[in-house]
Amino acid sequence: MRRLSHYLRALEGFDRNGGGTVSSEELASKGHTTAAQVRKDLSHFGSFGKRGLGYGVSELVDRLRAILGVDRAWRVVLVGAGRIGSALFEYPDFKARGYDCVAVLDSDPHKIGAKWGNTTIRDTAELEAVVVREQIDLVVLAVPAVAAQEVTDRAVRAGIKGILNFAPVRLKVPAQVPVEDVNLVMELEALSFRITRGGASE
Amino acid sequence: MRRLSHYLRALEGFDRNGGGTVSSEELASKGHTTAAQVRKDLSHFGSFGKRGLGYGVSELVDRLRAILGVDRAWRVVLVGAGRIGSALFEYPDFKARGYDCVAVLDSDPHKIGAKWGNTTIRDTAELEAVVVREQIDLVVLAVPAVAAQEVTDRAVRAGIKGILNFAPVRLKVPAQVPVEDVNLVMELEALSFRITRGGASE
DNA sequence: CTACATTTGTGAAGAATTTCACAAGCAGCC
DNA sequence: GGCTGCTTGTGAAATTCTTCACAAATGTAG
Repeated sequence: MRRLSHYLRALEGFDRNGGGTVSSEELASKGHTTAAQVRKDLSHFGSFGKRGLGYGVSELVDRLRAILGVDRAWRVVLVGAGRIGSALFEYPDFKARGYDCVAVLDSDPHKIGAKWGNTTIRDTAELEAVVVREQIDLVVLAVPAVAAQEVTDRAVRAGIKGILNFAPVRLKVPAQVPVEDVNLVMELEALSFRITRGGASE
Repeated sequence: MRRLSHYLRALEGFDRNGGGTVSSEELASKGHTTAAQVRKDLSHFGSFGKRGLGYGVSELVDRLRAILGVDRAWRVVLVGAGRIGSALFEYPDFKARGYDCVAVLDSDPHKIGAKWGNTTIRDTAELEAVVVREQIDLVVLAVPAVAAQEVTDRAVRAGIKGILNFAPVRLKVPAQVPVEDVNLVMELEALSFRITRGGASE
């Protein structure tokens, strides 16, 4: 459920403002749904929250963190040191959420050896070694479409746990390895689609 | 429907390989769905495709382009010339799909006046003027979260048609103005969520 | 201790989406 | 023309997701 992330984001706003508890109503007005939806979503994972009061903010934050798996550190390797890779590497919320980009790889000889902060860009050929030695959990794929499947196959064989894919291709992976796709062009197309039909339906 | 974009992407692969027609079966195997789904989706927009044969590739491409609104040029202004903005500006598929980034704005005096290719970065203060004078359709928002709502309000007042938002906030907009959100942290959370529960359900 | 004002958790109704199943249409071949 | 082999378009069934409505729980005030 993608909405859980939204709840977590909204809760952090509340937390800073000192409040001790939130009602499902308040959470819904932020977020983008109804109170009933919020309750259904949360109840699906157990039943915290006190009747008559609402949910304890800090308790709920902890629960959501655990559910989303943000209560631990994830070790990430970035493959592809192009523009997108660079932007991701610098993304501040990245590390703040426990996603640690411990290595950067690229296959361009001009880039290998360069340093980003104090991380040295290494050869993509070292992928398997890096995954194993650095105990990598996640791969962020920011390579051209043609290279994406090959890197994926190798990462999967090396025992990666999940992939965030920026290449505009549908990756073939075994069912145990989750993939999340980010496709900027598709977002723009969704936008122009909604503009051309009068679709005011977000 | 987000799947239409996938069909279009898949079709372009077929087109190059010379084939004259595709069946819903073939489209489904690429893409990520079933043949029945493909047919339902397409029939919703009219009934092209010949029984017994399948869909004419080039005809279907044209139809999908029209439905998604990619058969025209969209004039885009990029607000926020940071890492993400830079990555988007350079993104090659961008222009290839008819999304023309005709202006770049930023509020940092150090960046204003700099040139990216032959586009000069201008002051965000000029937003309204740029939107009107350059006949902008879409805003790509790549500014920090705190600035996002203000830029949005001004863009909306200036008559923008849609927003692609990279800031991690829920923008408030009138119902006629569609917004698409891209939130990298949420994608990573979705990934770790699916890893921690055995959720092999893409 | 009892009445009251809240707000959760949840079964049941309702809506939307996906899958199934099959009649109808088209091309090729005899 | 009349089969035959495919493939679309689509009503109906099945499934999933959302909303509704209300009993059960909890703190408060009298």
